[in-house]
Amino acid sequence: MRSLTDKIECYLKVLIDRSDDYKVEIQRAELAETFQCAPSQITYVLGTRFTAEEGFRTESKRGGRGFIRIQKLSEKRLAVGLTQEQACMTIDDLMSQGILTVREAKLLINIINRIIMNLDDEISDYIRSEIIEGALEVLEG
Amino acid sequence: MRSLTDKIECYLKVLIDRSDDYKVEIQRAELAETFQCAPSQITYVLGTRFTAEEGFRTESKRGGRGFIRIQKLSEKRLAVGLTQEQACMTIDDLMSQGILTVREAKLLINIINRIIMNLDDEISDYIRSEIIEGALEVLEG
DNA sequence: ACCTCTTTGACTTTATTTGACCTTTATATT
DNA sequence: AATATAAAGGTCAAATAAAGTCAAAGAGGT
Repeated sequence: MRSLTDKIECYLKVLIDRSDDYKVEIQRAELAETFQCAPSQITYVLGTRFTAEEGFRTESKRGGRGFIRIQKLSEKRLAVGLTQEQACMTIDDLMSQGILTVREAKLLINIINRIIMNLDDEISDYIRSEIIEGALEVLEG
Repeated sequence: MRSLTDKIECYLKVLIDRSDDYKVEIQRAELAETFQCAPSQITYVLGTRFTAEEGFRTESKRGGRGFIRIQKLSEKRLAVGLTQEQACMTIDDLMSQGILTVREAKLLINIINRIIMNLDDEISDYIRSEIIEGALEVLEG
């Protein structure tokens, strides 16, 4: 395990996984004490590892009896995978932004439309997201 | 006389071969120290010897506790569809013939290398052939 | 001599960690 | 009831620690 941030992330995720309701509630100062770090470190971990994008929701309250509650949203919402329509829309966007040429966009859309035809949904959703990410990696890197 | 680049390449490939998961993780500055060279030399080695085209994938993280991870992708052969190697060779050919631009070729190769990783052989061989055919359909049509 | 591949280093970008200061809330005191 | 105090969590910027970029200089082969 690498950084302190990674350790705290891992610790919290274990707690969440062990809970029955996908939630965990902590006290910032106390957790900071456990890991011998600044309280703002905890805030940092939340801000980088438990974002909405990653499928988490956090609530907190200040003052006496304050707390931080982290909730993991259901897997459905963080499913990696794009439907055919989503994938095509993404490609269109990339083209509008000038990241993809028209020809490249056509090429990717054609690939995507071919792939949808012969596989079941789960796999083709996955493949589509890999195609988009694979393309972006080249184009933006 | 082999170059430093060759030595570093060899060193990393030995590490990967000895690993059980076809991966190795290094710290750029540390490896540079080991070989008494500039850190950017390591970046150069990765860029010339551990490319997607050669069947490797690299990930990295900057900042505190940063790292570089290199993974060798598997290349397995199957009767139906295209192996990773065959697919990459085909793309290279298309590029030589001026049918694909360099950028398009890179894009496709990256997609192919991504897809190989998480699926079983039969499916990924199939997908590869669909990608090539899908691309050709647009480019030649 | 020329061309290609290597090697370097100055500069850039990104990630983590900390601490000083700020805001909010509950509770105790007047 | 109004106010003061203590007990939380929040913000933000600086310090530090990596890796990435890119152009220029160097080396080897033809």
